[in-house]
Amino acid sequence: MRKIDLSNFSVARSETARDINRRIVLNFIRKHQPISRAGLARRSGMQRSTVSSIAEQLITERWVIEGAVGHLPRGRKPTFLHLNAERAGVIGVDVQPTITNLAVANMDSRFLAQESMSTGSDPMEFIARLSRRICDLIRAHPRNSYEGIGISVPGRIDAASQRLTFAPNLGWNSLDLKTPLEQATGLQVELENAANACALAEIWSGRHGEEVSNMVAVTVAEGIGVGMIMNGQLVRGASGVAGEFGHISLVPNGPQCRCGNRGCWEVLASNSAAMHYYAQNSSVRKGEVGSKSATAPVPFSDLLRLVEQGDLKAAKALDQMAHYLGLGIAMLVTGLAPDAVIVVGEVTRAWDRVAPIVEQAVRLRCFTHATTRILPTDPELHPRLRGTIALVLQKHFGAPFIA
Amino acid sequence: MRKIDLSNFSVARSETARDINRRIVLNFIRKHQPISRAGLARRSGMQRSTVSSIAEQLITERWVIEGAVGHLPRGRKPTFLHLNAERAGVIGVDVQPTITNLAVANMDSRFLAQESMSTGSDPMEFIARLSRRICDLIRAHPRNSYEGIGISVPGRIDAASQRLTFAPNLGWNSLDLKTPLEQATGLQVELENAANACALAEIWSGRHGEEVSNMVAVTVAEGIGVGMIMNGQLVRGASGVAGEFGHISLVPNGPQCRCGNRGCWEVLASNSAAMHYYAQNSSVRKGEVGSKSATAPVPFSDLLRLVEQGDLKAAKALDQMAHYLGLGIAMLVTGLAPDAVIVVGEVTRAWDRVAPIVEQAVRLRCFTHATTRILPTDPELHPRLRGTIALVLQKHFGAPFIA
DNA sequence: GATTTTTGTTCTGGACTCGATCAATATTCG
DNA sequence: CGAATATTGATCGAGTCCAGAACAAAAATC
Repeated sequence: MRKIDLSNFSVARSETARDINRRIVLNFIRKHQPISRAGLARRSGMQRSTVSSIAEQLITERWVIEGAVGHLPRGRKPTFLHLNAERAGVIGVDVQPTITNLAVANMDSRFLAQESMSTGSDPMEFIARLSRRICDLIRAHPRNSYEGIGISVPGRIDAASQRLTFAPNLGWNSLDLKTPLEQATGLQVELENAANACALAEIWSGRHGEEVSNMVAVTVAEGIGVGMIMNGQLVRGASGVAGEFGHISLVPNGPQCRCGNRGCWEVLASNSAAMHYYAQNSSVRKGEVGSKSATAPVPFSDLLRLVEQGDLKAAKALDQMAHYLGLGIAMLVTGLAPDAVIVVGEVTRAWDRVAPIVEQAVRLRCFTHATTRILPTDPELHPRLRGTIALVLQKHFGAPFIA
Repeated sequence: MRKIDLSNFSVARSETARDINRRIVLNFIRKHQPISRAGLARRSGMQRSTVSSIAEQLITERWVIEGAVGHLPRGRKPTFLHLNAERAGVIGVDVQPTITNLAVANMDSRFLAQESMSTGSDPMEFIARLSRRICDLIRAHPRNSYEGIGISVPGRIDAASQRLTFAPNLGWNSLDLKTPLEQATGLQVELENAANACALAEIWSGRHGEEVSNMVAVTVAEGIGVGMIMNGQLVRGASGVAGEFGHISLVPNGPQCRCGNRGCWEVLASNSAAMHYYAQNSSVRKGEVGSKSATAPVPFSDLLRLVEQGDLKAAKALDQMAHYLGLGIAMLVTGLAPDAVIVVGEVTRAWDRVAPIVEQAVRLRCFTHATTRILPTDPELHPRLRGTIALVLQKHFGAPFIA
């Protein structure tokens, strides 16, 4: 039961009931397509007449299309309804410290195109370049219309101003990405923290059951980000900074973190941590990866390759990272009791090796044998980019804003 | 934006709009009483006619009563509307390991009576005794009707079965409190974890601004419990076990905890922890609190009194507890970024001494200078009992269950 | 005393859901 | 082969509710 926010609410008007039921129908079509009007009425509990009226509306608004007729053992043949995947396109942008990925997707979240560009260090130059790339993408993939642009960033978005605040990995502070991009493209821009976007993508993806409404996404890269979905809803916290579990100290007097503390989870379990462990281990006996190891650390992708090739020192570094990853996840499981923890990042490429270590750490620490499942995301499916698409689509498929 | 749960939703019917607007009006009256119909229309944005219709309904249902007429510089005098505090009574029960507190409250959460009883160790005997006490209370305080019974327990409630699962401090496992009490009293029983109930009471109390919709309550007693309100809504997590931050290890290889881990927050910062610190400190030089210190520890209330009397060893023990309390709160602030952290427990009696230590620990650990305020609750106001009342009242004042 | 201002009620029109009815369509049974 | 049955989808009337206009009541001001 939610408290009604008297400073930000919406009164019910005569059209409110339709808005609510429309969204319910749209979600049923999305989830159970192809489905007939009668099937929708059965599943939703509405009258067939109501469903017909809503369906007519959705069809004229091109959200839904009538497809083939079905076959039944007896009675009139049903007309199936589908989501109109071609209704409009969506642009997704995943900004990461070195590389920025772009995608065009359909209304059914299927990618039509995907490209990358360097991020660079100058934010203004980046915005200009990104605007051009988006316009080029739209020109190259003409759709009936475009629904909007979803952008995920490794930082925090202030709720009120929609500015990017606090993005240490990018080095950009208090940057307005939204306004210039909206002006350049004429499309609405949705900004969100990358971990939050990943969590959104997971809850909207449909690969979890309907009963999963508490979920935590953990993005592991240079740092560790956490996105939380509680009661089916993203938790942003005051000024949008909820989820900085990466900066909780797991080991007092552990290694120094950029945040000023010591032994933070992300110092112990991020990609950078594994690279550091490897450098430490191999500094005793040099030569394995050349003399670079002392100055420039081995990139994490190289470390994963070494593990695959049977390099024991690399494996040990990865195991160490996995152990701390597990300790942090155990903290999330204990504190938040989500239905699932989703892990996003290159580390999932070695999940066969990492999973047992993570799960052991969680078992060790979590006395409540919660039903939490720990699931890797497939990097080939670009979970971060999926998140950006979900960012735009949830507007239409989410629950109505009421009371 | 929330995802619509297709396995548990509610279609909009013709009466849904009224339900929504009724709740909005009721909340405005609760918050801004006395207020006229015209004032409600202005504040809510509804038409005066709509407000009048809703007001009529609320008056016939005895939720609201018409009060005095107001005075304006010109125009017709407004008739003020009030919440009808006498509409029905609410019973609140706060079960703690040794003592159980009961209260009768009005619809405006004001206590009419308050008593205590011992909890005892036999759950069946406890239920029988509690039923009798509740029936006696109702007889002693006749109201038009009783709305229900709210019960807070130091344990977890399974969402599906509504049974008490996991209550280590009570030693009761998988107990059905709800059914026998409902049968004995004929009233509906709402069960909730104590920390969750305290969080609810705070969000409904009105002492925080309307914009506060992310809040964490920390109950400090034998253990430490955490109740989370995110997006204006209680977070229960999978199987209702969210909030066990008390069992997150802050100090690896710290003191052993009942949960099997070492250095858990609650081993370091609970009342028991302070008592332990005191026993340790004074074991070097015995005699201050008698020879008992080695066997039976000094009760926490005695320790607080000693601090007040200027006992340095007791003060040191309390400071140590406060430091770890702060470290744990820092974890919550970093991870959840709530608008406020509410501290509940006897420790707030020494808040003048404790607060600076807690705040220093938070400042030290939280690099995001989040706007989180750390607030003690006044033990005289019985925050736990207030929670039990809120448990029952939120049904009527909460947002409608839609989509 | 007329005008203005504000409150609260009444009434009409429009949006929407519900439930009943009906036409269309296909299968099964006598 | 025709009647009965089952199922889908459209149509229509009744009921609920909100929006907005009109109106009555009440008080101050011009």
